[in-house]
Parts: sequence; C-alpha cells; structure tokens
Amino acid sequence: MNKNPTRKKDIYIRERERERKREREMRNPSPSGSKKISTTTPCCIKVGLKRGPWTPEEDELLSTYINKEGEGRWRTLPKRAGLLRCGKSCRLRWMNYLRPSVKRGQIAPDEEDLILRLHRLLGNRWSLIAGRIPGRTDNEIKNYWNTHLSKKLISQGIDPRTHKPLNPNPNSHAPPAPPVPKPNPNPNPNPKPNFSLLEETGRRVIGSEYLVENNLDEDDSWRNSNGLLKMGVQSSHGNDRSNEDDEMDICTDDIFSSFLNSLINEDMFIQQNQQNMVAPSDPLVSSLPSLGYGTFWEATVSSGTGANEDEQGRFEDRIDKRF
DNA sequence: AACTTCATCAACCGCGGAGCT
DNA sequence: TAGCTCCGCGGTTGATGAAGT
Repeated sequence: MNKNPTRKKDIYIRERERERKREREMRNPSPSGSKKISTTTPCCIKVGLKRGPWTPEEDELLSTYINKEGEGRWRTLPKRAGLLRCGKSCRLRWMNYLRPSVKRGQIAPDEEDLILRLHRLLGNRWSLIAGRIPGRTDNEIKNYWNTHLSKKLISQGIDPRTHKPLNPNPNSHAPPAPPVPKPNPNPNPNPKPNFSLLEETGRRVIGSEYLVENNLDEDDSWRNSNGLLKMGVQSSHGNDRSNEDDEMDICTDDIFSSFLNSLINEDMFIQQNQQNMVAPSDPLVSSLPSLGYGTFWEATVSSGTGANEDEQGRFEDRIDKRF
C-alpha cells in the first residue's frame, strides 16, 4: 500500500507541516490559555519518546507495572514504569491489547449481529457498543465495522450510516431521509454498564413490558417536559455530569442498560415477527408494522423506513445528550 | 520472481468534557 | 469564572502481509 507516488508526496508534505507546527509550538508556546494548548502538552510532543509498534519488552514493563500499581495516572505512568512512551500510547496499548479481559480472535456471528443492532441504535458510538460486548474493544469494533460490516451492508444495498436502503424506490415521493445526527464526539466516557446483553438472564423483556415490570408509567416517569424520553446514566463517580435536569437521576446504569437491552430485544422480536409474516429483503431494513404495542417505544425502534423518523431523530438526539 | 494492489488493524492525532485550582 | 491538566473518544493513518498480475 501507499506505493502511489502522489500519495506518498502528500503524506510527506503533511508530515513536514506537522513537524514544523510542533517546532513552532515548542519555540513559541502560545501565551493564551486556549483549550487547544492542552493538546500540545509534553505528553503529545513526542520529544525522545518512542512511537510505533510495541515490543514484547515494553508490553512486559507496562503490564507488570499496571498489575502492581493499577491503571490510571496515564500521564506519569510511562516514567514510573520506565517506558519511553507517552501516556496516551500506554493507555491505548493496555486498553486494546494487554488488558486481561480483552478477547482475541474472530468476531463470532452473534457478536456481529449485536454490533449491527447496536450500531443501528447508537451510531458510531464505538465505546458504548464495545461496552456491551464483553472482551471487545472499541478500536476492534470500529475496525471490524470499517473493514467488514460496512462493506457487507453496502453489498446488501444498505447504507451503513443510516441502515436504510441505499437506493430507495425512485417512484416514492417521500422526502429524503433526514441526515443522521452527527454522533456526539464525546459521549459519556464512563458508561460502565453493569451487565451486558450477552450476560443477561435470557429473559426476553420488550420495552413496553419493561415499563410495567419496573412500575414505570410510560406516560409520565419516562418522559420529560418536552415529551421526550428521559435517558441517561448516573455518573460512575456518583454525581451526575449534568445538572440540566435533576429528573435524570431516576435513570440509573441498571435501568438504562435494561432499557437499551429492551430496545435491542424488541427490535429483534419485531424482525422475527416480520420474517414470519413477509420475508423482508433484509432483516436490518425492516420497518415496523403495527403490532399493537401502541407505546412510544415504537417510534424509537422503527427506524426502518421512516414511519416516524422525526421521533427517531429526537430519540437519537436524546441519546447523544445523555451518554 | 518482481511488482502492484488490496485488506487488515495497531497506533496515532486532535478534540472536547470533567475536574481541579 | 477562567485556565489548566488529564482522560477518553472517534476519525484517520500507515506498516504489514496476502493476493493478484
């Protein structure tokens, strides 16, 4: 790869520009305290720091240190561990490769299915998706999506971003699908679901059932003043990140996790029903027929062919805000 | 055998939120 | 309240090996 001379030249030019920028910043550190400055902390100015692939010796140093001292304080960790790496690099190596809980090997078909459904619900929120697939890292899922799943969907005529058909019926006068809301670039960094879909008890609970089982009145407690879903999780530190509305306190990790599970399961349940009635061209593009649930969940699950895309968009907005 | 193209995925980069002072 | 640091995220890059010519 990258044997194309034009591209090589581009890369070379870009690299030179980057180097010059670094040199400028080192010579003339900006006096203003803008946020951008923080990105050029010594951690990121790789002066004398090693880059590129990790050696087994470095891996050994890092895991030994973390097993002894624990994770965290990434910025100072390399020095303490005797590594010539930046903290970010150490963190990434640990999270994506060295952590004992990291599962290696092929993505199983059920994992693939889960990724597809979670992506449909959450978009490119890789860390959230990874949080629900035990042993898989966000990087791994992102890579798998980009190299396998997106191509697979495209080959099936499905837009991997929207999970909708790439070539909708030209005779249809329906307005074009609204643009997919831009994923929140910084979702909750610590969602830490307490259990995963795969680990759940196997009990099928669909969204509307879930409300009943948890004594939650779907008309009240799960709606905010705008009539939208109350979504969110409590911060892992115990204090809510947002003071925007205290109502969010009702939605704990457990509840949210179950809520997400219920959406996924309901989605699956509906698709299975559809398959029994009319075989769709692709289960992932299925729209929601009237199945008599009559709850507001329908709007969130029926992202298929735009039966209620406005609701869907608002739901995704809420997800964005709350994660 | 030599070269080119393609696919994969580990690692890097820049950004923005959270928390502290 | 502003400034700063740390951390974690998603997007992107590029080294590497496999497959094709």
